[in-house]
Amino acid sequence: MSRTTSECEDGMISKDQTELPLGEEGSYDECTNGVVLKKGPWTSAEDAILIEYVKKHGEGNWNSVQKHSGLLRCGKSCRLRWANHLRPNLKKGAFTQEEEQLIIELHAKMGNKWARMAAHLPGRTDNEIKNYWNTRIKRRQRAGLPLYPPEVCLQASQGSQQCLDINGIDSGNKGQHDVLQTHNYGIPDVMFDNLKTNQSILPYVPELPDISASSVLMKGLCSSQHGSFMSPTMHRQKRLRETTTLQSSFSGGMKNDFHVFDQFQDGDKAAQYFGLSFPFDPDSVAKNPEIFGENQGSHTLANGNFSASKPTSEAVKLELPSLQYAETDLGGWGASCSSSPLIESVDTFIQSPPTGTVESNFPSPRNSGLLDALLYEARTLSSAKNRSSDKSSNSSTITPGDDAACSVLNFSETEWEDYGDTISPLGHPATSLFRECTPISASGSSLDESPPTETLTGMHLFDMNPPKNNFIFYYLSILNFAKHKTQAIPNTHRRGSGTGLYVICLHFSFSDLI
DNA sequence: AATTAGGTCAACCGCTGATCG
DNA sequence: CCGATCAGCGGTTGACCTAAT
Repeated sequence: MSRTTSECEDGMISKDQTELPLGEEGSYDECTNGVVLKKGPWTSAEDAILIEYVKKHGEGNWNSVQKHSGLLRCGKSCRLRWANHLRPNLKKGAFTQEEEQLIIELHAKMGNKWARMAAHLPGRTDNEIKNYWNTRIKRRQRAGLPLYPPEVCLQASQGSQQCLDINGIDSGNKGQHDVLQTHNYGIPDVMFDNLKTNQSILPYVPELPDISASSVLMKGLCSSQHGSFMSPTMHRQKRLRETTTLQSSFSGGMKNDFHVFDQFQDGDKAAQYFGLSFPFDPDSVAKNPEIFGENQGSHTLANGNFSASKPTSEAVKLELPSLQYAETDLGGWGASCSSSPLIESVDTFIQSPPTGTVESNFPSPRNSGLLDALLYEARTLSSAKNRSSDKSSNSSTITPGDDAACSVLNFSETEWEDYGDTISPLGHPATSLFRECTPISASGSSLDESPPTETLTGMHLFDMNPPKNNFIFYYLSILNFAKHKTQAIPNTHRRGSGTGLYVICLHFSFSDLI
């Protein structure tokens, strides 16, 4: 670990140290060759030494800086200092409006590829851009504003479609996914923080997964193009590794990032958590109204805390994802965003799913944001897949075979195939899971206070074995929160939005993810 | 005036890919 | 082919500053 300066002054730093005009600040680390390297803020003297070194030797060979100049900094630190502060032609000061605009556009295209973005902004460093973006994210999220102006959303949507047209595995496409992943669109992490906050209800669930549930969800969403459940920014090896982990988790491990599933190995407990009992107990809704939002509007999310207080649109406003504020003053670009925010978009699709074979001639996404684009992609993808499925003739129902919804949350088939596993890790063909489900009374569903009966029928979820339940519960929990959000949004036509989300979620869990 | 919260920024850390011996 | 080393990237942290209370 690092030592304090005082420790170094006690003779623990190298002899050269005393000859260097280093400041008194900073800590020191002993590196492998016994030389104690300084950490912390750079002094002007150190800067001068580094500048001098680069003048003489040029950039690179950062690890030799210490040898040649006596500068007690590690190579990494030198490189960073040079790149971010000392190299010539660096722009200082606040970003100009043009730069800000460019950053937004670039981020919409690239996602968190700060270095690549920096290449488009002469004189700016990746660190600067990253810091700017992160603070901007915080600011806008706090204000409930959209991160992207509508035109950028549209561009991203179109770019996404173009990528789709070319089988979309390119950097731009990845960037698109980064965007999706990073911002989670309508379902901010705070919702899941709130879920954590509610753990007190759940004595046997000491901890929700470390992973952001929304990010998992969005990873699934992203997969609509990538065909991967993993983060699009993830390197191949990492993805493979994590896929393996995931697979093994499904196989019964459910360790590490999926603690929650461990907790739910006991189906009864899981059901209790979600206000359900085994077998299904409608009373459970009353027992845990908080969890299911049964008392509509009783779930005000205020200041990141789940509250049973009367909902106020203001409070929700602070928490809701930007794209859900279609009818609120979004300020600036947000004002012109579509009136079809996330939930609405999903609703529309859920409520009126394409009957018969899903065709690819869905209306293109318009200004309704990137999620609409995703939905559009999902439909298009599903059309491409063109799996024949016995869709319900009921237009209000998405049946398990409805790949349009599934495609939105498409798990990596190829990755499973890489493992030679065309059967789900649970040992079931993906679609068979749903076929196992037998309808239950709609009134028996506590998952929505007034679910369209035809929508939640067929969800004999809780007779399935625990590993399957785990996923269901997990995502139902996610989407319950999404639903609460929707409920709290003034002028939002719910139209069973929560329910619709459930369906997508369930498809994600079984039909595609597995 | 003291405290607190939020914002900004610099720097560090861990990881990955490329390169080299 | 393999391990070591290096450069670079993205995420995170902590110090500092400022405004609000």
